[in-house]
Amino acid sequence: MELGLEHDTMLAAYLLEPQRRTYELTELAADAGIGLAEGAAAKGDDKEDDGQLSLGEEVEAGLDPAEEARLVAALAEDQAPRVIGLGLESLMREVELPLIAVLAAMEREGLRLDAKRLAEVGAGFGARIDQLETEIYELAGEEFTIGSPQQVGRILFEKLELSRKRRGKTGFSTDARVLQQIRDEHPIVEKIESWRELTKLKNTYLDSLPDLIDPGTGRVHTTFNQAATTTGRLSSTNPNLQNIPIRSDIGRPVRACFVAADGARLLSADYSQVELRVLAHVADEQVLKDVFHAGEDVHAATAAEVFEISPDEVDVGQRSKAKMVNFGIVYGLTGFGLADRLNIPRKEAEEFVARYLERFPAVRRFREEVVERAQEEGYVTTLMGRRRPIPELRSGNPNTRRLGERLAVNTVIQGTAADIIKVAMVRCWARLREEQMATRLVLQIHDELLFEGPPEEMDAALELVKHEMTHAYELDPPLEVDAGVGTDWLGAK
DNA sequence: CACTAGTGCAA
DNA sequence: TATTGCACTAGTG
Repeated sequence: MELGLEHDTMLAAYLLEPQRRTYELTELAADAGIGLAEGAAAKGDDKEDDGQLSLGEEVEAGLDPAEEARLVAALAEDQAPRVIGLGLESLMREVELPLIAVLAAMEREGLRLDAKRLAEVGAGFGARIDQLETEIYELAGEEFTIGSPQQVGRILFEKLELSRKRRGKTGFSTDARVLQQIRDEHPIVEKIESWRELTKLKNTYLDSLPDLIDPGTGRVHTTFNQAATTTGRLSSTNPNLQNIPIRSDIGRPVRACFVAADGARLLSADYSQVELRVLAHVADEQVLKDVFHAGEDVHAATAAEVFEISPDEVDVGQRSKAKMVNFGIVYGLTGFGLADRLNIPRKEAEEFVARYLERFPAVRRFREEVVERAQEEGYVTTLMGRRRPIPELRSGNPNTRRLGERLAVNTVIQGTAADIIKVAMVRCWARLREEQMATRLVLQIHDELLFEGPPEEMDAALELVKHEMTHAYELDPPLEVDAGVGTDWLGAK
């Protein structure tokens, strides 16, 4: 979190143009019609390391502080009326600006990593990886670089002549879905799958995270980027703590390495089905609302609707398909995409989608209305007024236009969920402070907040957090929050 | 060292 | 031909 005078200006620019990832000083100044571009360029002509200097780097490159202050003030003068004119003032003043202090505090707080446990898990993975390598070379009849998709493709598709599925720019794909499809054709495939999973986890997490432990605090301190995404979500870097494994049995031990300080506890609180609740709300879909009001399992209920059976007749396969459909709806699915993921004929998948839209007619209307509006206005907005321009809808390329349709629908849902949790963060943080509690917010993972604090505070903290998150925004159906406490991140969930 | 492609982790 | 990110490795220039 680079704090400083420039941060508000950067945020304003981000709200005005969420498409643009970096706000290079001269570009901003030029947009604002401020004639400082030559001055800045003249002073800051050191070789850029990434081709696009950030404001902070530009200052380091030689802009003097007084000049920077004048520039930022001039930019603010330009941006403030634009922010207000676009109806973004309350989002700016009540959400994004207050969030800055919260994010800074979270980064400063950091999170403890159990380096010993990390090393133990890593050693176990390393032994298994060595064993798999030997077996893979044996089955291949030669040694090759297993980490090279190109060489894996050569072995599988040329030497062993296994079925070729999708192709990419350079050759046939060897990704996880392809390997899963040809698993039964040769014993080497399963071993490559395992090798990939283990090396992924070892390289990305087990071997890298220890280097990022701050020797001063003994904890890892991520950087949250408040202006990185097109939808309003946060992002996390160096390390990215928003993609720590949890889904697979192999990955879960990695998450267990994130622990509370000695004698402390972690509290994890996550929104239950927040995006589908947002969808039910914004689409005003009564059937979906009823499901949430009744506290039913939304995927099972969707399966019952789509397959026209009673909820207690839904089997695990049907529920899993309905779950894919629900995810897909949020992403703007097509019959083709669903067929690809469910591995079923396109016709059948299209029937699924059609059946879903019949059963949830307001969802269909919502999708149509959002797209229509986006075509007319050129942008979409979230519940709190955040906007994203959708230039893709004006493209001459039909594929790009269809992409625009999906972006329009998804941005309203994903962006609204992002608005909501940002409000919850600001409120949780303020309440914990008001109550003079020792519990601290340490991470945000899109629909989850992770806190750390003394065990004796956990009951109160859990109630406080649940309340603030649930009431961050009044939806119909209401928001629901699941929460748990543990000594490590896995155990808290 | 910078860059792209492929891959895969999360929500 | 389902959304948003970040980061790793191999390969190339």
